[in-house]
Amino acid sequence: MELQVGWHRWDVTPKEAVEIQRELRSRVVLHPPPGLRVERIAGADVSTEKGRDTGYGGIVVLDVASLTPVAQAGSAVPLRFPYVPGLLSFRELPVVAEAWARLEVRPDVLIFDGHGIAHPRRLGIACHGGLLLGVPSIGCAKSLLVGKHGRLGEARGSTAPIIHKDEVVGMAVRTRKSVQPVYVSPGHLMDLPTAVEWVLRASPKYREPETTRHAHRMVNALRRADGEAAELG
DNA sequence: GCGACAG
DNA sequence: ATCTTGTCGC
Repeated sequence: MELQVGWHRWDVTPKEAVEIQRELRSRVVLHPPPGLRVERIAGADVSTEKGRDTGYGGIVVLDVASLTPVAQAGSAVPLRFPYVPGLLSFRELPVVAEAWARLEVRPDVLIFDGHGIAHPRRLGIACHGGLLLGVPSIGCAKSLLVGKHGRLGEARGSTAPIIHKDEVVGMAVRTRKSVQPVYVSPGHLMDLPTAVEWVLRASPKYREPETTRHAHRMVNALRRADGEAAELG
């Protein structure tokens, strides 16, 4: 079974990007590899600067029992694609892929900042990234791109299915009492219950998973350090 | 045509 | 996402 797909061009038009998404869609596997054992879980994120065109990427790998970092890698790559809702992966994945190439410790699961199949064409950045990197992946977003969901309880752990075009594409998950939920959906080599389970396990204290929080801090540090270096000449 | 729209 | 200070609520 092919867990990883070949690489495609990144210098594409939005129309071509949509076509690539349609082709990749059928390759997404919506169940975890049999016998998946998760010892390390990672988060990926990208930070951008207002006037500039550099994307700062980072992946932080955590020990799943302690949620402590065991490895990390960063990158700084020119952004070639604008932000277009539904085409986020074409802007951010080249940056994440560079960090992934430099990463020396592979995680068993990778959590993306954005959606998986909760996407207009069922190919959000978590699906696309999981396919290209060949890793089980989860989408965990802070807001909805498509779909709706009913009300959920105030308690941590409360959930409500995200429905789009009569399909369950994800789950709104309350990771902390009385705080806005996060939106979880499978990426690649993943199913919804397992995705929800890992997001909750990675978010014992704050709204967002520790994976995302670590990656977010890392890429912001990279961006600021680069900005200061530029100021000094 | 109008509204919505991950990061 | 980024630009930005203080401020309200648990």
